Amino acid sequence: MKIAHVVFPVPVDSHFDYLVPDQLIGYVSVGVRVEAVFARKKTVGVVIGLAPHSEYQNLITIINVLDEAPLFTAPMLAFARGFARQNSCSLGEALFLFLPAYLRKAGMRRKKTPGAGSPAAPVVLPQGKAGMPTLKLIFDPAFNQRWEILLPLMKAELDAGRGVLVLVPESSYLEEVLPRLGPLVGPEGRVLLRQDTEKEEHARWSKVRRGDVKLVVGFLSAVFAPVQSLGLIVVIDEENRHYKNDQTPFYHAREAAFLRAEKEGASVVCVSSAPSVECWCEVVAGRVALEKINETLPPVRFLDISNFKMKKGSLLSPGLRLHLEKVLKGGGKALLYVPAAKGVGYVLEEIAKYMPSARAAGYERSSGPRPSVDILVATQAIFRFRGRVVYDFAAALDIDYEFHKADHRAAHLAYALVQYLRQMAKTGVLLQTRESRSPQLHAIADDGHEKFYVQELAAREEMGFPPFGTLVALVVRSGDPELACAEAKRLYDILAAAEIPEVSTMEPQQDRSAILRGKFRWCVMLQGRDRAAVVKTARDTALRFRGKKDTIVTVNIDP
DNA sequence: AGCACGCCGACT
DNA sequence: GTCGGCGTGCTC
Repeated sequence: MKIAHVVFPVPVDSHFDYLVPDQLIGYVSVGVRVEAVFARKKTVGVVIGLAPHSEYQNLITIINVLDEAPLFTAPMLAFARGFARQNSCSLGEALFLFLPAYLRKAGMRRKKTPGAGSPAAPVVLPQGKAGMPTLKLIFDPAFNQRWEILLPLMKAELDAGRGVLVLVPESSYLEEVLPRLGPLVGPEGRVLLRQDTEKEEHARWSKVRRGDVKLVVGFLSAVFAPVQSLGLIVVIDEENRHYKNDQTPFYHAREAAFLRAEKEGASVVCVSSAPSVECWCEVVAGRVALEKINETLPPVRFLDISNFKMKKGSLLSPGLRLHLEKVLKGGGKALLYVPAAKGVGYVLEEIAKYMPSARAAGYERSSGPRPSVDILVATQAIFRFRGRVVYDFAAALDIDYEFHKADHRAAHLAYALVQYLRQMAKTGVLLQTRESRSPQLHAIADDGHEKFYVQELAAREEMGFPPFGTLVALVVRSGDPELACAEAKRLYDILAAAEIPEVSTMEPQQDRSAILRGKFRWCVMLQGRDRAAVVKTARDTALRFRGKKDTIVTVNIDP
């Protein structure tokens, strides 16, 4: 085979042909990295095929082979192909995404020792009986029984000689997850994949690829870890937004996990206390099996504040004060949840004014959950203590705010918030609202849970929102808030004028992260049932849009 | 993605 | 008459 098909980390769908020089024949095999001149530059590429002939003339020669053995197994190559299609990137981009940064450059070179042809990757045959791969969602409303189910599943795979991959959303989960895994394998038997220095990342990656460890823990990009004879991928708290990559390619680790499992014949177990609507949709469609743990959560009650005369912006109603006083009188502790945008400080001021004898404080990362205070006022960040810290009583001070966010997931976010609060409150959760008769609000507090998903799936299907359609955000960034807004409006006008039939355009709105690193962000959302059409419209528009001086437009798929 | 080629407007 | 804007197209 004189011709190698090579892909490079560029957004080009096709491969490029190179001549294999005689002295490299046998070393150039599918899945190795090679060095070759590509677009006038010495570039690292990956061989994806070999052929006797090429339809191109004037081929040039591969300069060097960088690996002794293929870096990708056949299932991983198949996974990369599917991933590229799923996330509209090229095969080359996908394969380079799978590699640690160290290997994306010429990095490690082939050892000088001439081997007999290309040594094959270590083949580890599973010793145990191969069970049928399954896709499962463990719905664990109260958070505390997931490990009783997970650990035996993981142990069975490890005992059978297969690898296990555990995905966690972010580092705060490690405190909880890593000790749980202790009994499964010794500290030598597992590895935490994370990026720090390129060398260390590469060292850990190599350890996994050699099969030295069978249990891998990591964040979203760990879904690409080269685990040998992969048997199971566990996705902890699959609803967590950190599983979504926030730059190109905008993949979702859960979706990537399902795809990889399909190619590798592995199982996937998602675990969640508030399953994403996307995952639930798979359950309803019968593609994912549901295992619900029946646990009773403390009750949710509504405190309708529409009849209280409250100062504008006040979050501490007389009704809530009564509840708090009762809890405090009984020696209990309370957790008050406030949206970050509303400000913890303001609530603390109100408490100081109306309940001067109460010991109240705000949650800060440095202080932890502060067991010595009676009333803890906190934002999202407190939920890292879910399952470990319990208060007597919890309240969401402005559930209406959560519910009415300009975000197609607002209802799920509110639902998840209530679930998390119930996990952290012994006697009950109170939701301060002006809409206590809203059936949507009642659905998120319902014990049956199905009610919420039935409503939400119907709503999303009707609107053509994910998982029934695609949303794309065109984000306009600028140092000047007025300019960002004006340019977003201009972008909207262009799209509205274009009148693309399969794609609808929503009015400009402030982006979820409205201010980031001194840049103001406005976005125009595109929505449509035909994913390809929406993505193409967004990409083309962003490419053609000429932003004023200091504005940048980026495309975020399924933000 | 880069990067060169290439064709129009502002300058010594 | 040249510098430089970024639209278009290619990379084996």
